[in-house]
Amino acid sequence: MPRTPNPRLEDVARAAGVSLATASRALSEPDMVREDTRDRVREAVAMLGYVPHGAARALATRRTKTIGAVFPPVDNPIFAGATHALAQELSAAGYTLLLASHDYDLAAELAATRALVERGADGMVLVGLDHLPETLALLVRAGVPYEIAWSLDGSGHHNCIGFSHHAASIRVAQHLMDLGHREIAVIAGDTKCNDRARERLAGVKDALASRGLKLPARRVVEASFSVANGRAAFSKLLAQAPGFTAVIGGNDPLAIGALFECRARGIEVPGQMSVAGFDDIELAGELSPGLTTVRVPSAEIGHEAGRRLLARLAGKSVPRVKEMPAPLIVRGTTGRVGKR
Amino acid sequence: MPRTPNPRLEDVARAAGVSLATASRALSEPDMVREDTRDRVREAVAMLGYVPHGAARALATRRTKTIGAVFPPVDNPIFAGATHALAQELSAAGYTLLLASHDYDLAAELAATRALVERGADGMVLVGLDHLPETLALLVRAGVPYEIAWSLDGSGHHNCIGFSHHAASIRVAQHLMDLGHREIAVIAGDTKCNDRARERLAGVKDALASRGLKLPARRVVEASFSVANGRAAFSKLLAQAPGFTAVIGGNDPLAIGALFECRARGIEVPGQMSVAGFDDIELAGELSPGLTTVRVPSAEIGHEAGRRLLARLAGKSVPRVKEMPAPLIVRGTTGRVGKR
DNA sequence: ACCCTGCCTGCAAGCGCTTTCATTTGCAGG
DNA sequence: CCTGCAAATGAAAGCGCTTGCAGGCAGGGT
Repeated sequence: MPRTPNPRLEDVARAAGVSLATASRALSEPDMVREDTRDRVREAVAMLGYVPHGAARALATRRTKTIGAVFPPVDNPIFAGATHALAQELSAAGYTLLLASHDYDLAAELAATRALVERGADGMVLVGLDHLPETLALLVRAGVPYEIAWSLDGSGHHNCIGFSHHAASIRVAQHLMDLGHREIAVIAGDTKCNDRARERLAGVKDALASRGLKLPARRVVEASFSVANGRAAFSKLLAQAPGFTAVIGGNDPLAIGALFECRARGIEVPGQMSVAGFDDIELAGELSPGLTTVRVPSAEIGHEAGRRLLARLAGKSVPRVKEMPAPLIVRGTTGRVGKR
Repeated sequence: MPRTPNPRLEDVARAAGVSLATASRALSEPDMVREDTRDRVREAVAMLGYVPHGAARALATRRTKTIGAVFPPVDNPIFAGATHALAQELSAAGYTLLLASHDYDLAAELAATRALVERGADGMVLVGLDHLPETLALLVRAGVPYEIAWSLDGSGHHNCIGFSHHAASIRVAQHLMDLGHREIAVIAGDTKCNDRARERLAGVKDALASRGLKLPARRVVEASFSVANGRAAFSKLLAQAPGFTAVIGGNDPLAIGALFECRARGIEVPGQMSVAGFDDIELAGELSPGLTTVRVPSAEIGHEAGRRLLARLAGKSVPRVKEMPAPLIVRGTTGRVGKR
C-alpha cells in the first residue's frame, strides 16, 4: 500500500497558516500562543492526523520522556505487580516504560542497561544490589539517574527503595523460634546474582545463631522460584536431613510447594510441620490454612520507584533511601512445635 | 557533580583520526571499513565510553529498534509470562520493548498506543480484539505494523496470533457434559472490553445449547481475575442458583477460588462439584487434585508475536493468522456427575 | 606510462523538532 | 495619531547521527 509519508510539523504549520516555530509552541507550550492561533494549529493537527516525531523531539530537547527498567524475570508475580504499578505511575505523568528483563544474568543485565541508555532513557530502575560494576558505572557516566528497587544499599552511594531482606527474614525465623522450633530448614531462592535470596538466607542463619542454634548446610536447599521446585526441594530436605519441624521458603511459591508436598505426604501443617514463606502473593492468604509470610509491597515499590524518579527529573530532591515496610503476616501454617 | 557532556560520534572520530562518516560506518556497517580503521574506532569508543545517541540515529534512519506492546494488567500471570517472552525475543534481535499496560480501559489503551507510536515504535503488539476504532486506525495511518495477540480475528484484516477462545471453551463444556453434567455454572472474567472473556462465556453457552441445554443468567457471575473474587463468585452462585454440579472459571484464579470455596464448605471435588478453569497457570497442575483447564501457551504467544513482528520488519512475509494450540488438560477436579 | 576498476574514506545534506533571538503586532496611554 | 511596551510570531541554528555521492589511492591491464 502506497502510504503518503507521515505529516510533519511543517505540514501542520502550513495548514494552519503559521510558522514552524509557532506550531511547535502551540503544541508544547500552549500558553505562549494566542488562543485562536492555538486552535487553528490543533485543528490542523486533527485534520492531518499528525503524530509528533519523538526522536526528533528527543534530539532537540535531550529528553525522551521514557524510563528504563531492567528486571529479573517479569513473570515472577512479584515483579509483574511492580512492573504494572511502575508503568501506570509513569504513564500518568506522560512517561513511558522501556522494559527489559533477564534471567538472573548480570551480563544480560548490562547489555539491557546499555540498550536502554542508548535509547535515551531519562531514568532507570534496577532491581537489587547484584550488578556488574560496569552497569552502574555506565549510568553514572551517562548521567542517567537511577533507583535501585527491592534492596537497601548500605554504602549510601545509590538511591534506593526497598526493605531489609535480612531483617525481615530474621522476623520470620524468630517467629518460628518463639513457637518453640529448634530444627529449621530453608528452601532458599537461587542465591546466585540475587542479593535478596542471599540476605533472606543469611537472615535465618543469623537469627538462629543469635539464639545459639545452627543452620547446617544439609538443612538448606536452593531452588529457583516455582511451586514444583518447592515440592521437590522439600522432598530433598526430608530425604537428606529429616527431623526439622519448620521450613522457611525463600519466596511464597517455594513455601507453597513445601506445603503441598506436606499435604501429599500426610504431614500435618502446622501440627507436624510449620511452613513460612516470603512475598505474600495473593494465594498465600487464600490457602487454608493461610501461609505465614512476609508482606512485600511490590506494587508500592513500583509506584514509589516511579514517583521518586519523576520527582528527581523534575528537579526535586528525594531522600536517598526509602525504606518500605515488610511486616510478618502470621497465618495458619505456623504453630507451636509438636502441637498436634 | 560537573559532568562533562557525553562524547559524541564526532569525538570518537577525532580520537580515531577518521571522519564522522567513517566512524559511523565502523560501528554500524563494520565491513565497509578496513580492519585497522575499524579497530581504531572501536578503541576510541572504548576509551571515551561512547554511547550512541539513539534519538539521533532514529531520526536519521527512521528506525528505533523498539517494539511497543500495550497489555492489559501485566500482573496477570498470563500476560506477565508473555511479556517476559516477548522482551527476551526482542532483545535477542537487538530490539527493546516499550511497554504500556492498562486496566481494561480502551481510552487508556488508545492513549498508550499513541504514546508508543510517538516514541517511534517500529512495530506494536496489542492484546485481543476489543479496541477503539481510533487505536488501529492510528497504527495504520502511521504505517506501524502490528500483531494482535491472544485472539484470532475473523475479519482477516489484522495480523494475529492466538487461538479461538470460543472453541476452547466449547471443549471445556463438552468435557463436562460428557461426564454427565447438565447443570453448569460459570464464573466469567470481566466481559467488558475483553473479547476473550466474552468468547469463553459464549462458548459455554453455545456448547450447552448444542445439546439442548440452557445457561440461565443466574448461573453466570462475572468477576475480575483473582482467587478471592473466585471464592466470592462461587458463593454467590450457590446462593442465587444452587443445584449446579459443575462450574467453569473464566480463568484459573477464578476456578481456583471456586475450588477453595468448595473445600471451605466441605463440598467434595470432583465428587459433588466439578471445577474447570482456563489458562493453565503453574498452580493448576500443582494442586491436588489438579485443576482441569485449558492450556494457554502464553509464553509461546509472546515469543511468536515478537518473531512475527521482527520477520515483518525484516521484509519477510508471515501468514496473516497464526493459530496456537490450546488443548484441554483434564486433571482431577472434573469427574462424572453424582459420583461420590 | 596511462587509464580503469574497486575499495575506502570524506563531504555535506538532511532526518523533524525545539529554542534563541530578532521582529512584528496589538494595544494602552499621551 | 503617535509612542512605547509587552505579547505573539518568525527565521534560523542546531540536536547527533546516517548516507548518497564524489574523490583518492592502489593495483592490474594495455
